[in-house]
Amino acid sequence: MLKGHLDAVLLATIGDEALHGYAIIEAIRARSGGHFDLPEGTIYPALHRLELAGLLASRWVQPDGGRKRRVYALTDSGRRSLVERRAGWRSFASGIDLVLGART
Amino acid sequence: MLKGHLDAVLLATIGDEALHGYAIIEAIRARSGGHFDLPEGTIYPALHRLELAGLLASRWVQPDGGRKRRVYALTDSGRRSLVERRAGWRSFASGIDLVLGART
DNA sequence: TTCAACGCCTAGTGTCGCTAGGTATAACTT
DNA sequence: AAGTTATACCTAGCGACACTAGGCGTTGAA
Repeated sequence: MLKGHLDAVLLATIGDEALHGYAIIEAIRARSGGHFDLPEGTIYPALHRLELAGLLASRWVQPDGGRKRRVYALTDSGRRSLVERRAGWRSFASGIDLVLGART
Repeated sequence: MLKGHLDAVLLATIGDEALHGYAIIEAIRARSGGHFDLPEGTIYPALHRLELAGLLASRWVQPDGGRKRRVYALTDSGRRSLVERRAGWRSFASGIDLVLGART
């Protein structure tokens, strides 16, 4: 469970790469050092929601081998949102750190 | 919103002090540097839940001046749970940090 | 040819904490 | 004396979030 930080994780993972859903799951697993292994039922609806909100744009791609993929990229709005959400996470995490006792 | 970390925050705030609900709200506000200002509707049900789970024990106290208060303290089980939840938070936060880009 | 991996999707559900309300006592103002 | 604010506790109901559990179809390997 990503506890309200799913959108930030998705936006940060896509970054400048333009990934498709399945690859996003793998990228999150890899980048998080195995901490997060999100089910498809989590990410697909989230991608749709972020696209509807104008933070992501998708297009269908037909690779040479393999089946069609829906590929997502950040919009300008998405990039701005990522900056905000990163700051929001830092603020949130520092608040929790203060209460739980700093990372000593 | 504490996004799934409310219990850890409550256990850590109570710590060794034995606080009552209203004081817990103020302590969280103070210790978090103003990040978190939790409504009563959040903490009272949570305290009841944690007591039911055996992590907290409460008793009613009549101070010299003022009205009766219900004071909560950690049980042994609560202390153990706090250790676990602190570790859980550190693990979670490091995972998010990795994905969002480390705190540089 | 059958099985796993790839790849997309959604309805329903459970968890969580907040909203919005209630009750009551004590202290401070006017 | 009366009204207001701060203290102090409580709960029903709701909305946000992401997970479960299912479905569909394609590609490559055993």
